[in-house]
Amino acid sequence: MQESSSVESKTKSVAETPLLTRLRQMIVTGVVQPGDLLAETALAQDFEVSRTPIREALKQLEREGLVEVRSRVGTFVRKPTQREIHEMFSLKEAFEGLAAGLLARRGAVPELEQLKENVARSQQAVENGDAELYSQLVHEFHSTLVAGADSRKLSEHYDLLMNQLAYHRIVSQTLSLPGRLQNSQNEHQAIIDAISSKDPLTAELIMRRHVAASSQSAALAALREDEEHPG
Amino acid sequence: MQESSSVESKTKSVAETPLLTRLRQMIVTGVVQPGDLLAETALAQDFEVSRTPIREALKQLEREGLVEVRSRVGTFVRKPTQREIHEMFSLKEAFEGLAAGLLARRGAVPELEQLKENVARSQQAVENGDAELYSQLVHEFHSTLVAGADSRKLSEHYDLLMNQLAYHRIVSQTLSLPGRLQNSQNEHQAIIDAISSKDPLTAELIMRRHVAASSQSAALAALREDEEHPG
DNA sequence: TTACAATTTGTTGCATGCAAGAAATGCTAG
DNA sequence: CTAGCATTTCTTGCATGCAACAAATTGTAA
Repeated sequence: MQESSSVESKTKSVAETPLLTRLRQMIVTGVVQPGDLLAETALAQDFEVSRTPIREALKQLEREGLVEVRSRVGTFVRKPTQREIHEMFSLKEAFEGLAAGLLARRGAVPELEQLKENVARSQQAVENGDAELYSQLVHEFHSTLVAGADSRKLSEHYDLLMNQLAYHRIVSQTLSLPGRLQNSQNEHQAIIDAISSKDPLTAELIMRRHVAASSQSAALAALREDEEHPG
Repeated sequence: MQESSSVESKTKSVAETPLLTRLRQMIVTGVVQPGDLLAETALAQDFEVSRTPIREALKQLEREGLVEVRSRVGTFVRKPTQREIHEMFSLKEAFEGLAAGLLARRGAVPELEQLKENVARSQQAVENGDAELYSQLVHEFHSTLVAGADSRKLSEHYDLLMNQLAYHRIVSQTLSLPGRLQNSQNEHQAIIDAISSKDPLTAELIMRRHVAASSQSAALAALREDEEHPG
């Protein structure tokens, strides 16, 4: 399994109550499944608060795309369509490409060091065959890169996207295809090189190719999962 | 002046109550100014509803980045910093670039026709020296292009961004620099050509350069405005 | 059995009262 | 006149009651 699931980031421009966090976690970790009803009164009892704060949290989750509020019927856990998943990966590519370019332009040294260390640790994980650790490190690589772009607005949009995408841990279960591991590892190194050379265009290009490649695997995994457990 | 200000789009995945729309309009049209207090009780009286729906709308606007809710103090109209404006234009570039690429890849004929007609009408506006109409048509050009990408998720993120950017009509007051009008017009034509040739890479590249160019003007305008009326 | 209508149940939407806290105001002492 | 403290005022945060509506259930007639 996996302990930290929703997108943890320092971007807390909008009030992030503990309640909201707990509810979001329940969704992205699969404690509640798509189609499940999230009734305000029931949740209010569970969390020992009144309906009001529950209600506000659910509205927020609706905006994040994780639930659907049907007026006077109920609030339900939402399952993204195959098409939406595809659209989100396109956005991921654009966001991370932008981030790589910005990072290269900035020439941010500390973040670069962090990325290098990440690749080193990832290499070890590959050699040890520790897929779980590797998956976590990959996530960290991408997070570090986006954070390094040093754009609050970009981070906000990225977090929003990744929370929707984190649904069912699609992202983390993806790299298992044979051969893809070392490929991904090499691509990470290439991205670092481009950023080091302060070459924004190349950095963006490689990043986007990299994201596109892993997205393809991820989308396939999501499709398979969908066929096994149709909503 | 200008009648329609906030980003009108068919993307209504999230409940868009009339109240929310009206409040948002008040902000982006400048009826209420940055720093102004939006007190729940006062608004409730104005709109003749209770505090609850007002409160929910304000929370939504906080998520959209238009207001800031300070707990137990008040809800205030927010003014984006110069830096945030810059960050948002970067995102705009990425979004519209992505859209141009997707549109070229799709080869969507009806949208293409719409864009061509837009350019024709814009050309007339330029010749007539009707800056107001031209500004509106430019906005329509970009909206049509993004909508034509046929990505719900992209539209959601784009709308979110543009609502924040619509603040003080930064976008519309921008193209007035001498010479920039015909330039912009030419760039629009070039974008259409690239899309027509189903050349996604070129389409994206030109689109991004175009957005970057107009963003520079817009950012300058925002800066000037900021110096004249500091928050 | 089936079709259909009445009723019951369950859910969100809204109104409102009260509590908690922040900030402004006034008051008092020096 | 000024500094500091008490008080008052204004705001949001939360709890809760009720209304509106959708959907499920039940009963009934054919």
